[in-house]
Amino acid sequence: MPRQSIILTLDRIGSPVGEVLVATDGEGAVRALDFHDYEERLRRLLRRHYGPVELVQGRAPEAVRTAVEAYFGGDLAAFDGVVVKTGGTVFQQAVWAALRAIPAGETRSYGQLAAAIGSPKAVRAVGLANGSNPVGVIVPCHRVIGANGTLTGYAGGLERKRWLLAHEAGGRLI
Amino acid sequence: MPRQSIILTLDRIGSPVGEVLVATDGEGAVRALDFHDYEERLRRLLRRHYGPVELVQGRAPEAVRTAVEAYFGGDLAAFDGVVVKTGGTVFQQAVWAALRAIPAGETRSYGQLAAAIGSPKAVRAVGLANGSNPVGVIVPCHRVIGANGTLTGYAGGLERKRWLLAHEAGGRLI
DNA sequence: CGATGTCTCGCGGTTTTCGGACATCAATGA
DNA sequence: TCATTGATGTCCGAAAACCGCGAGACATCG
Repeated sequence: MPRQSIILTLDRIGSPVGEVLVATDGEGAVRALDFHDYEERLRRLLRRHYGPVELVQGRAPEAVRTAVEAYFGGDLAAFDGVVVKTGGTVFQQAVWAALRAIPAGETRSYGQLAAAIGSPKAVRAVGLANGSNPVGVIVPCHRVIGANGTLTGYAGGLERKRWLLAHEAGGRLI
Repeated sequence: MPRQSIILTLDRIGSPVGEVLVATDGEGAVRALDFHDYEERLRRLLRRHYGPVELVQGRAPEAVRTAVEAYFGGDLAAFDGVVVKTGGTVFQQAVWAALRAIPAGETRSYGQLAAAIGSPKAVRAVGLANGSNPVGVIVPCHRVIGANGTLTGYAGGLERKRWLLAHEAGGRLI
């Protein structure tokens, strides 16, 4: 069911774990964020939620660029003011909202997250929703780990998940 | 994939074969036309092609209203200048375009139509596409009949198909 | 013989249905 | 200790069903 395609700006920002792709809309809200080697995935997720998407290379709003650089530089609260906007089902929206409520430096298990949104048994569903989060890092899906402490999975690669958690732990062991 | 719903204006115009429903968009193009007793079908087809649709009661552009009244009054060329806009697959678009090329007063068989769009064997598929034409009467799906001359089917009811063809034959037998 | 009718089968898009797969986890039973 | 199972939301691909047909094979009937 084709509707006219939505147009987003795609910017690239350097980071210690590789270049980061950021897609922002006309109002400066972040619609997607992923690592450079997963550009295909980023496009797919956008298409899934919005239909045909046109990504034009360009510069994200300074506020967004600054926040990304600050975060990777160590300012873990840098994303607090950044506006993200997503499509997705009601369930997914709930999961992603719950993710943003996890403070940097802490983690939750998939079960805890499921309980937090009122569906304590929808544990695997939370995993799925997590995995189809279009806005990586800012919506911190990397802060969700297995009940027994293993990292389980991460769309950007477990290496990066480990790095992000260590970065947020600020030297403390995780 | 929920996008914000498209908004169309729904008007009702009297005709000798019952009230006619016309959905037009903001630019005055006709997006759907059907008979009053098939409103459900009209909504379904719109939804299929555009996703969620909001129909607000209102007046269609005068040009459209005039054309509809003129056609039923006997001016068979009244629709020539009317702009229609449809969704649908490539195949459906091809079929619907071919339909508009059939002059009033003439008919084609499903096979002829299939041949006209270059898929001589897609005969039943043409029937299907015909049956899911959202813009009745203006896109004259009623001008397609069986190879042996029988009327076969019509979404608005065979009675109306018969009436329309007689109307267009202008007194000649059909 | 010809006109007519009924049946059967193949045709080709589109829509629907269905069955997995999954970034889990707690409880069960061997 | 370890494999199994059930609960849950979503996506995706494959397969099946659906038809506004049409041509050909036969039967029937004056």
